[in-house]
Amino acid sequence: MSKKDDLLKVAEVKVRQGGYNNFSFREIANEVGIKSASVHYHFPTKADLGAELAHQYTDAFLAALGDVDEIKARGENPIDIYTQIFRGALLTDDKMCLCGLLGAQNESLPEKVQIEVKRFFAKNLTWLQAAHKANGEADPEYAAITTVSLLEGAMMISKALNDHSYFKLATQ
Amino acid sequence: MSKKDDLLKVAEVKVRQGGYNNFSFREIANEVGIKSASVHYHFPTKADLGAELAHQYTDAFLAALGDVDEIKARGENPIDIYTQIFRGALLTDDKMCLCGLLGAQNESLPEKVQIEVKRFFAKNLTWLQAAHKANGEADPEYAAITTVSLLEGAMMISKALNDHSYFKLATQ
DNA sequence: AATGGACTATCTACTGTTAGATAATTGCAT
DNA sequence: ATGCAATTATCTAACAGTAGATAGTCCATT
Repeated sequence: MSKKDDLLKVAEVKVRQGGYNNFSFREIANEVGIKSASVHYHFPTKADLGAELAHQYTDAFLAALGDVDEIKARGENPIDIYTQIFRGALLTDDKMCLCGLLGAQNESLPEKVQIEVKRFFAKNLTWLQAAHKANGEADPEYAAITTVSLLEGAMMISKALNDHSYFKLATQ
Repeated sequence: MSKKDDLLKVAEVKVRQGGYNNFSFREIANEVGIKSASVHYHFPTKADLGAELAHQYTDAFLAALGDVDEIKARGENPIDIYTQIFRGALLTDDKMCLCGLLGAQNESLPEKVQIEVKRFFAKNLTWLQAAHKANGEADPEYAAITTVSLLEGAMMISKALNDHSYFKLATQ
């Protein structure tokens, strides 16, 4: 794995712990074994790094979700799949959703990063609307926003109270 | 109003925009017209300021909620009241819930602040459980966590997409 | 006289960023 | 195959700005 990928990996952990200001070029450079100035070779500015981080996170998330039609074709409920991906993100890593945290602090972020965070939620809502429509929901738009809101909110509160059982209870 | 209250007020705005790292003693001192060193007179450390901010926010929030029994006594639904308080926080100030944002970045916060954020959500869940119980809900614990999760999540996503209509749709 | 609330001045540590240099590698034209 | 040029990935050194925090001083009110 390249240094660039290493940098994104260690930055992701820090952002998911404490947001955009929770990592510095020096810190992540130390952790991957290069100098902070060299980080600028891969990412001209911190905003560029943040934007690329959110973009790749979104792509990986969507890839993990898969295709609504395929899920339906094999007789599964896409909303269950969606919930399981969220559950895995919290229980496996014990970390917030990257774009959830960034979304909450949206107002203070560089525009480049804001755009990528918007992309995450826009794509999530589109996927969820298709899923609820495929499930025959009467109001797919309403169902989509409540699904993602409940999951992001339950994640936030489980982190705040440092107890995953709240997430489990909310998604039982 | 005292300088101390002024400091808390301007700090609150900044934290609700971008989290705990989104304000500095220098900034808030400038905004209230004193020097950054003088802020340490009122709050020995930044953690003390953050903790007091979250504590007062929680107290004000609970005061705004009022008493479940009184709400029921005048024939209103306490869950509707709760939802309206959240809606007001977002639509009036165009800002996240202070403890929601702090909760999401919990892992990176000083312990003093973490304790106050936990207090906020513990008190919210207690209030909501009483409210759902008073409403005759079959599973008040489940109803309480889903209520606050949905509202915090919808707030987060409305901020991320910079569009309050998502909050309105989720709470319609 | 004592206290509250501010001040000046300073400290150390860290922030993102830039400049300029270096070595290793790669691609192309001769 | 050799030689030139460009590219990649890193380095050292330094920059100006900001961070939270501390020590000591001043002055008005009590």
